[in-house]
Amino acid sequence: MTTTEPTGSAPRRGRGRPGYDQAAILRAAVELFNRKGYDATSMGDLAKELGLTKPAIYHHVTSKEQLLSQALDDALDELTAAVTAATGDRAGQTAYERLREVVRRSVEVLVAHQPTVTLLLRVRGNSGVELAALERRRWLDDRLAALVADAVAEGALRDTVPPALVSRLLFGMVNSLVEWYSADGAYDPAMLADAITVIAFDGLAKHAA
Amino acid sequence: MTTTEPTGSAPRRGRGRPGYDQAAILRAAVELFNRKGYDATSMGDLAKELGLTKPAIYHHVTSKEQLLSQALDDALDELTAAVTAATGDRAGQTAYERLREVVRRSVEVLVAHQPTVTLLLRVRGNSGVELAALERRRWLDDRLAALVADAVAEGALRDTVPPALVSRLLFGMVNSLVEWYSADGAYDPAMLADAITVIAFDGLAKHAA
DNA sequence: CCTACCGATCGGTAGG
DNA sequence: CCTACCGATCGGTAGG
Repeated sequence: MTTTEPTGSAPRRGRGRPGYDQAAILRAAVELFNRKGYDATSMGDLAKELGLTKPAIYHHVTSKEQLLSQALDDALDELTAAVTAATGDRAGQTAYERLREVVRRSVEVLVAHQPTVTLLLRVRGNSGVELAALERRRWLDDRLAALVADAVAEGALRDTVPPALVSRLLFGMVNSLVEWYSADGAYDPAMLADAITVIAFDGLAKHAA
Repeated sequence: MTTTEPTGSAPRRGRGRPGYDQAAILRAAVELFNRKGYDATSMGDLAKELGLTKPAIYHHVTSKEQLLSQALDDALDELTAAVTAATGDRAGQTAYERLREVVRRSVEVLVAHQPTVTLLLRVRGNSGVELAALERRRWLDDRLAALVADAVAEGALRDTVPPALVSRLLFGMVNSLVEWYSADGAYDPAMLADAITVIAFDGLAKHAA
């Protein structure tokens, strides 16, 4: 960012060229990919959305798949940072504490990077780019499953449900955020993380104290 | 079904025509739609998968969208039956009991109709068929949210988390099943429903008794 | 005339 | 950043 251009996704009003940069085109592309699906979105759709012609898009971007790749990298980089930050061996922290922290950090990433994470969670493996993203996702899932298994072994979590199943259901709940969360909604990230950890770890039911 | 044909999706071996029926083609189509995405699946892909030519498909099916429509109807009919069966006014049942039952029934439907429910959960609203399916889904979500609100009002569920949020997270966890469940896996439906209700209602953490 | 298909190609549109 | 296009493939249908 060396220019004084506005960083918002909307073109400047009035005279002159809209002046999109690569980041603004990527944001618009991700929004369309999520709304219509990647395959159902044509580069013509993207051009119309931006008020450009199709060839004009290719002035900023080399391919449709490059847009997908950059979006998936954004999500994966953020999620990897969240997981490694929370799962690193930190003196005096139990696996249970680290698990609660990785849930909280994951929620924060889902909220802050909702568009790209949404796209990531819908990847089917239809291309090399998608298969590479799925591989990075699997690495994250394995880390999370290992952390849950540690927390069970530690005696912090109930052992009546298989750890692998717990991990899938817990992060299934976390990931479901992307289906309905919108930044302009009433929920703030800290409150969401609290709600999820309360439901998952303490349960919904009021128990006779 | 008035013939003695096998009802499996595989064509007969040996001489003669494969003899697919509409149901077998639908099953194969749904499997492909889930594996590659609806838009990324061509009728040529489906034909290849079945060992037929593309025109042969159209002998049994009027359009690609009809296949989608029938698959979504299957999922929606089953989910509607599960929700109405569990939410109907039944003497002596609390909202909390009905909520636990609708979770259990939903899990059973997800497991028994995993392919069509998976497809339903990925619909984006790209066509009239998809918009109609989203409307039926919204009706179901509203019923579930109302049931959660009733259970909170009843005093059975903790009121520190907004009911609308509880509903989304609870069924977000339930729905996440479709992402990884496979019928040949180690989990049986009753065990899955138990695991989900235990996690959601009683919590993962071992509390000091 | 039926069911169950095939080889070839239609009019349009995709990404580039 | 536009006009003018390409190789290919899309969903769907013709005659036999």
